[in-house]
Amino acid sequence: MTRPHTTRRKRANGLESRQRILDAAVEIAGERGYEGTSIAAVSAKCGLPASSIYWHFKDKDDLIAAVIERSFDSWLAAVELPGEETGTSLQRVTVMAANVAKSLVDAPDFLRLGLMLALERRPTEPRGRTVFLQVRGVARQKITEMLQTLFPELDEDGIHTLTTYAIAGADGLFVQREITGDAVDLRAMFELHAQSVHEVARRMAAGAGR
Amino acid sequence: MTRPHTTRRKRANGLESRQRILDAAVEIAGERGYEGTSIAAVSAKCGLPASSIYWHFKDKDDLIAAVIERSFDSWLAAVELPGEETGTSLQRVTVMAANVAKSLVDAPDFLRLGLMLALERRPTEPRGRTVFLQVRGVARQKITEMLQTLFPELDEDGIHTLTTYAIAGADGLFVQREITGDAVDLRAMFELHAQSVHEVARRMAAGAGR
DNA sequence: TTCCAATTGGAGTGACCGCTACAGTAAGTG
DNA sequence: CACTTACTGTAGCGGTCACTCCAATTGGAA
Repeated sequence: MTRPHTTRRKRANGLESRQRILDAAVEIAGERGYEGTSIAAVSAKCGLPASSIYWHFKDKDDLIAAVIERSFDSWLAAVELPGEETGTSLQRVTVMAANVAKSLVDAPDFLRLGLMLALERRPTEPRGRTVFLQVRGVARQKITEMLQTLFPELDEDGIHTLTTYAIAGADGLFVQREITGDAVDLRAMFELHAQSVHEVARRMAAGAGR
Repeated sequence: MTRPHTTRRKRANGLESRQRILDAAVEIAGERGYEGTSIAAVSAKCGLPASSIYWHFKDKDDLIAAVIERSFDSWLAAVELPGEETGTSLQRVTVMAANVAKSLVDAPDFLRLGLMLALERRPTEPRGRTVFLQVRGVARQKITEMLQTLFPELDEDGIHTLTTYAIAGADGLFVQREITGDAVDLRAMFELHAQSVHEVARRMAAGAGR
């Protein structure tokens, strides 16, 4: 009794259904935003009835928040942040930019949906927006730490400004690509941006040092 | 007998009501996006019944498109594009960036709503999105022309890349400010971006010349 | 004064919304 | 075997959606 490996095989379909619901939801929400994502549409796309969706998720807000969380995880996995490799600071910034560019091409849903939620300002903020801002804060923190190790001569304010500028460029280039499609070579533009960020850091350091 | 000044005073309220409807709509649409903008909410905010809205506008799509058009006009007016003043290319880029930053602080509705529409990808594209992409194209053309006069040594591809990068930075910085509020000093960041764009142009020219 | 066109007000329309109630089914557990 | 747990399927609830119909109202023209 009480088998050592109480695997508790959850009646096969449970987890798979949850994934199917999230797959459908991320697709629809990434196309149509929060209000545009109807439970009926998600239900039709994943083939499960509305009651199943509400068994797996408390309400629509909960569903969207789960979508954000999962797509952030898969995006983070796609970034493949580089290890402690050596090289010039420019090289390391460029490598990181290339990774981010690749991840945004491979998994654009996270940022597209996230930006749509972030731009909205409804009176009662949906949980999905809060979750997005949180995970975005996590990503920002990682960038800040990297820039601190790369440019130790900069003070806190400088690092803050540099981080903001780096993220803004990434967001903006992503938006450009979402609007104009493949006409934008995201990797080339991100390489350009990496050079810019590096140059800004150099200028800042020179200005502060004099 | 056919008064010389046949001003045809359109029964007073006509045009004013139209403006009131647009005022209400731009506010709600800027907060909640396309799907989130309900006619009932617009009606409540402007104090006119739904039937009046439908007398002035064909349907919801038409209303949103009109909102985009009008807010683009007021944004363009806020940009106050500088004349043929002289100065170094860096100075002129910086002045332009400052103007755009100011206009985005003063009239953020245009870009906020526009970006929300642009990021959405519903099967049948709303006219508002098309209108936004059109007027955005107009703005892009102006930037291209300015950069061409400032950096005549760059070829078409270089100008294209430079324009894309300049716009991306502006979009990204705007998004940052919308997300984090006044914590972002938009004017300072735009000045930084102007320097970056100028530096990129210099690097491009040097690279092409060798 | 009569008439017309420009608006407004209000009352609805059917379709869709998020969400729920509840019975049914199938697998593991005693 | 009965019993519990983990879902699925159907039907439908009240509310809101975009949108329409049509009877007022109101100012200007004839």
